[in-house]
Amino acid sequence: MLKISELAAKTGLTAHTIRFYEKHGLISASERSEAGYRYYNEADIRRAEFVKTARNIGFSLEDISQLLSIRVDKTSHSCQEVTDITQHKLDEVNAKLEELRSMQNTLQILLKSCCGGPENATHCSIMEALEAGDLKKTRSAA
Amino acid sequence: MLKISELAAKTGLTAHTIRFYEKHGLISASERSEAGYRYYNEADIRRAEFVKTARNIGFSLEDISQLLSIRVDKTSHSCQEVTDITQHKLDEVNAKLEELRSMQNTLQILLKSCCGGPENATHCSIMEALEAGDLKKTRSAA
DNA sequence: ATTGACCTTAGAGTCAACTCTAAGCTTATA
DNA sequence: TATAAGCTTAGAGTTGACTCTAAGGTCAAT
Ligand SMILES: [Zn+2]
Ligand SMILES: [Zn+2]
Ligand SMILES: [Zn+2]
Ligand SMILES: [Zn+2]
Repeated sequence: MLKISELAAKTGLTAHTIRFYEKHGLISASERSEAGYRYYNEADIRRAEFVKTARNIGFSLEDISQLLSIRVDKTSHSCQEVTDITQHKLDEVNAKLEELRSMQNTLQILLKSCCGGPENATHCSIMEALEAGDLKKTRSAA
Repeated sequence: MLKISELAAKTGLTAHTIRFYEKHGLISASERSEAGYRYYNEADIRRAEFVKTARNIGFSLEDISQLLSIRVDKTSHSCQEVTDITQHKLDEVNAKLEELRSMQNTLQILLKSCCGGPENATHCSIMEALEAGDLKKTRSAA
C-alpha cells in the first residue's frame, strides 16, 4: 500500500495531479486510513500507470476516461471501440500536423526572404509580407 | 471611415475580437463619434489587416504586439529583431511538430496492432500496450 | 514534547485567445 | 414614431489540464 507521495514518486505524477485525477474520476485509492490518508493497492497503482501511459501518448482526460471504462469490463466492450478512440485521436493529431506544417512552411519562407541583418527594418521583407497579407492562412482554430 | 462591424466584415475578425484586440493594445480606432462609436481610417484598417495576417500565420498576440512596435517605427528596429521573432516562432512550431509526429507514430503503431473488430476487448493489443506502459513518451508539455 | 515532513479539504488561480452577456444608448429605415 | 439593428461598457464565462494556497490534522523521529 502506497501513500500518495509514494504513488507520485512511482508514476512521475505529482500528488496534486493525482488528487486532480481522482476528482475527475480517473484514479482512486481503494483504502483510506482512519485519518483520511489515501492508500493505493496494486490494482490502484496499475490503473494510475495506465492513466500515465495514456496521458503520455497524448490522450485527453476524456479519452482516458473512456479507455478506463473499457478497461474495467473488457468483455462488454469491443476492439472497435478502442480503435475508434485511437483513430479519433490520430485524426486530431493529423489535423494539427497539417496546420503546423503549413505554419512551418510560411515561417521558413519568411526567414529565407529576410537578410536578418543589423540594419533598420524599413526594407524588411518579412514586414512587407505581413503588410501585403498575401500569405496563406495556416491557422484554422486555436 | 469604417464602423466596427464594417472593419469586422473587411478583416474577417468579429467585432468582439476587434474590441478584445484593442483592449490588448493591438488595434485602435483613431476616431470616435460623439456617441462613442469607433471609426477606423485607412491606417487603422491596414494595421488591423497586418494583425489578421500575423495571427493567421500563427503568431501569438504577444509576438504580434512586438511586430507592431517594430512596424510603427521601422527605422529604429533591425531586420534581426524581426527574424528573431520569426525564428523563435519557428522553433516553437518545430518543437510541436516533433511532439505530434511522435504521437502520430505511436497511434499508428497502436492502430496497426489492433484488429478493430466487433469482438470483445479482452485480447485487445491497444489495451495491452497501454497496460504494459512500454510506449515512449510523446508529450512534454501541454 | 516538539520539530518537520506529510497528509487532508475546498476552492481559487493560471494560461491564451477569445466569446458572450447585460443594460443601455444611437441610428437607419418604414 | 416605432421598431430593429447596431453600438457602448465592464465584466464574467469558456476550454483543458493542471497548479497552488490556506488552514489545519497526523505521524515518525529526536
Ligand atoms: Zn534586411
Ligand atoms: Zn528583414
Ligand atoms: Zn481485436
Ligand atoms: Zn484491439
